[in-house]
Amino acid sequence: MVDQRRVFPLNQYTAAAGPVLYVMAREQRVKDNWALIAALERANERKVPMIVLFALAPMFNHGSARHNDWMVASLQEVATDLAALQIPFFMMMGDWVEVVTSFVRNHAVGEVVCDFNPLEPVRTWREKAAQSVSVAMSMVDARNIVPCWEASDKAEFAAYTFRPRVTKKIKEFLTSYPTVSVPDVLFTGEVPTIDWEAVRSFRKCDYTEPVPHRLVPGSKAGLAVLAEFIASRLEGYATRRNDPTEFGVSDLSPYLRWGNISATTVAREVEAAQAPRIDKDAFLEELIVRRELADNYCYYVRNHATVSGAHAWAQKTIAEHASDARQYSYTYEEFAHGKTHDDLWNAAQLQMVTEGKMHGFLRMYWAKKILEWTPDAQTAIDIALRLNDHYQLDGRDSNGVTGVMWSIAGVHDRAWNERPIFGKIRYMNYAGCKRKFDVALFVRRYSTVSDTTLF
DNA sequence: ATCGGCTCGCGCAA
DNA sequence: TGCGCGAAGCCGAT
Repeated sequence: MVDQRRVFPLNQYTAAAGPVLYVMAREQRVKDNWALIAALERANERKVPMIVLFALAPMFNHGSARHNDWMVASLQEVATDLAALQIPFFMMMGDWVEVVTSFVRNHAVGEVVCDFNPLEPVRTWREKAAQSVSVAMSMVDARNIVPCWEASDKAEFAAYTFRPRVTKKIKEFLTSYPTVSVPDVLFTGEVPTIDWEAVRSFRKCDYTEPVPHRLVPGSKAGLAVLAEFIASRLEGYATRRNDPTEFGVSDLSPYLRWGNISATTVAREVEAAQAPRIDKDAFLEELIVRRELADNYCYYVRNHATVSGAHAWAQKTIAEHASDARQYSYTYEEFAHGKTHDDLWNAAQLQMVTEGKMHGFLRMYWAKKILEWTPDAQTAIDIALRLNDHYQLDGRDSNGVTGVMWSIAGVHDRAWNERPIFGKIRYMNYAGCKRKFDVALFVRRYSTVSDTTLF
């Protein structure tokens, strides 16, 4: 049974007689998905069929070919897994609100369930659709272990104010998932065969750019990465994760980003594993507190990608240093191609371009240098997010937004001592990186990446 | 190698 | 009202 605190009503209508529709968006998985489970429970209760719809809108934000490929592969697996449960899967392309609204009308849907996403444009689409249909529509937080609106009812000041709230409720929500079985009442209408080539070519993106191959998309692959992480990298995670020259990270962020795997599943398996407490705690802190804090920020601060979303002290210090002289200034293209004067920065950028994933520690250094080498903080946020959202497989999600805002605008951070350009925003530099890891070794790994083969 | 100061404000103890 | 301490640091003193 789905905890009803996970379910958030989006309009005041009541459920009508027709089938229950789950509009899948952020959570691209069949296993361990509370939104899908909620829809199925309601269908079985009311003795009506259940339908899953994916409304594919034209490419938005700064998405790229690598995102398109990951998404299509994920959805093909979803189609297979739904077929095994005899649940119909509709794949429709066009304007999101129009597709959902007309689908509800054409199939005489009695109730709509969505999954939760705090980001634009999906958020506004969801709100518009809820007003356009005339049946009950709700969203289910199938992403966060503690539902976003249950963890806190406001934008949290920092991790230390958010942590106790999550800790207090984690036991109630870190529960096991029921096994999903074939619905009581089967859908008897017509379900069009999905033309996957048409799906793949619907979103316009540049396929001359490289598509990283190291990670395999989808739920099965994600669970395999999880098993491998627990078996070979969880022990020692606390000390190795911040060294970019080591392979000490989980590699799970793209799978969590696309909803291929559930954070609850990950947390339960890590908790059950045989590994030192210090390593489990370090991983769970990132998986739960910091990841869910990112959704908290994006959900409660609607202008989350602008300087106006930052703390008052941060806005003040950014304004005071707006006209500080910048020693270096680069364009988006110079950043994208890794053409700065800083070999570590360039190597981090090329890691992101070639592998679709920049090491977590370097993401902070990388973003802070963009603040240092652009005319103003808002330009830095725009460029950092555009690069993040184009090249990172886990881009276009709340973690990327919050990470960039932490680095450039002090979101969830404290004030530090005054210096040029940064003001009181925490500063990071090359010397600090050299103190922590072998910078030269990291730089050497990406020194052979050729510009002509990449762009 | 290690320590304290930098600097702001939340949240809790009192 | 006072006080401890924080999303992963830097820097200079010892």
